[in-house]
Amino acid sequence: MSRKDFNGASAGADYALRRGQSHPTVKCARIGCGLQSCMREVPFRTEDAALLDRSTLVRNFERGEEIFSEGDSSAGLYCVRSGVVLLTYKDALRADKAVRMVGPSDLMGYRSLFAEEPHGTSAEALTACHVCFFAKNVILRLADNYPVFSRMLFRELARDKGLRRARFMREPHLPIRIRFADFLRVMEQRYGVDEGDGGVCVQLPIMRRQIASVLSARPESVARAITELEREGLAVFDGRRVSIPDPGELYRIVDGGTVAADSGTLT
Amino acid sequence: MSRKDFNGASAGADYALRRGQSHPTVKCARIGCGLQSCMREVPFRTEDAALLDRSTLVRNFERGEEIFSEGDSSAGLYCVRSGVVLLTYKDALRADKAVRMVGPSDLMGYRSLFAEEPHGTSAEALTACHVCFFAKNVILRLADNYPVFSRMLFRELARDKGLRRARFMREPHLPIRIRFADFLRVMEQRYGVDEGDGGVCVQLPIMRRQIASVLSARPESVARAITELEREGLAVFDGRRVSIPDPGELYRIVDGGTVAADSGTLT
DNA sequence: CGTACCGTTGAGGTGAGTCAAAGTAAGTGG
DNA sequence: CCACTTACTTTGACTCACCTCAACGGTACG
Repeated sequence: MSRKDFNGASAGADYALRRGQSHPTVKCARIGCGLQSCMREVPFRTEDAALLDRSTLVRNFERGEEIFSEGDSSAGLYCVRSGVVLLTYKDALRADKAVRMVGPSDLMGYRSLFAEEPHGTSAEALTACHVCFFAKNVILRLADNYPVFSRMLFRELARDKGLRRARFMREPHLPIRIRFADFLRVMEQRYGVDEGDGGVCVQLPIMRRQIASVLSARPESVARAITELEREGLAVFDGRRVSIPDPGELYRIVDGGTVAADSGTLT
Repeated sequence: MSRKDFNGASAGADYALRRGQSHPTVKCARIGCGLQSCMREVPFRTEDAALLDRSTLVRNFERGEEIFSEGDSSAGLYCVRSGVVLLTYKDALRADKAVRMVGPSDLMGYRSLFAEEPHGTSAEALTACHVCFFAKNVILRLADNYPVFSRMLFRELARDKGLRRARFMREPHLPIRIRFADFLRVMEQRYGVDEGDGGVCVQLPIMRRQIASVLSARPESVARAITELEREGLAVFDGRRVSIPDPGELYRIVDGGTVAADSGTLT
């Protein structure tokens, strides 16, 4: 896996901070991503908005490229514009353990940034993707100067809109069936297309091995889960293309256990 | 499990905020816990320090009592002064899943506070404990008014000094042996007493069932791990009292896998 | 002395990992 | 266009760590 750094961004931001330049008419065009909605509500002074815009970088990464690496010191805040990024760390057995999937408009790298500690995870591009980068000193400066921005930023982080909330990441002890079904649900919410007849079609952005990695499982186990779901008629797989005739029924696998264990089997 | 609320604190803080009272000479005596070191470095105005002090509550909880519950809205920030608290949530099968152990000077309840969302976990006292409470509006107000405080607070949260970093919580897929050994290491760091001969003695604050809960395992499995460690002479158990003759050797179980998997077996 | 809970041990079942091999898709060069 | 390579996916057989169920010993407490 090759590597591209965002060093230019940091240097540029330092420069801008030192100069104290002011660009009255610049709009934060490049700052899309998850921060966008925040930004709009924050009454940035013109020069700060310009600074933010000027010190922001966008880079492209190929599949397999590393965006940052476990142990690196934090250079700033990352935001995925398109594609899928996987955050992993090396566990006690030196195996890659998935922590979180990051998709369009999700942030990453913030823990390290605010903890002032090295990255605890590596970020690998699971697909080709665009990544937006905000230099550390700029983000921290704005957070200090705009309590509203600070509050919004941390609210977003605490809520963690990303794919992390998914059960398949939080509960590796659940059977693979459930974790995989939950994975499909998350994928469908982000990439699903209605088929009109109540069914949904999803083009999975990643391949089996990566799905396995995300589920903390083996590719073979994923394959078995797939054949099982197909045998039950809950989904039809054609490569990375998944057709789900009745999403509700499929997702009942995920929530169904809850109801069944709580109040007996419901039909 | 019974329940005590901190409602008094919120109300008191509201009152203090409305009145805008000023107590020039009051020191933040009650604000110990993990925030203490932060507080000292923050140049609070006297009235704000007094407000913080006045709106802070300390409560005692018995073993098994619930401090807050999954689904409750956030009332503020909690800090454990003594004892052990376990944060859990109901997983898809309605089983309690441990998220984090919270010990003396650790914070809890902050995610919910900053996300402005209901608590995602329940906090149960594993032992009798003292818990310190800071009302929501006070914390948020101070965070807005003192960027330094805000930054420090979030740095602490991001670093999460608590017991969460432990492998036994983060890596439930590792063998119970390793998770339990890591658990012992964490317990020893916090509760261990040197025995002079290089050995360490730990009085575990919690019982087997709770250990199992923390490890995402069954009490029987914990018992088996214990007998195994005793058979190998790595530790001697007498109820909740553990004697570890050579900590280094025990903890090699935790890190040993790393080395072995990386560069072959070392002797 | 019985009840209740905790902790330990044994027997048996099972989900998922491992290993091995065959099937499939996608490029590559002649 | 076809052989060939390469990587990805699926299936089967086997193994194993942990869970489940059940029984038993120890201790506290009424």
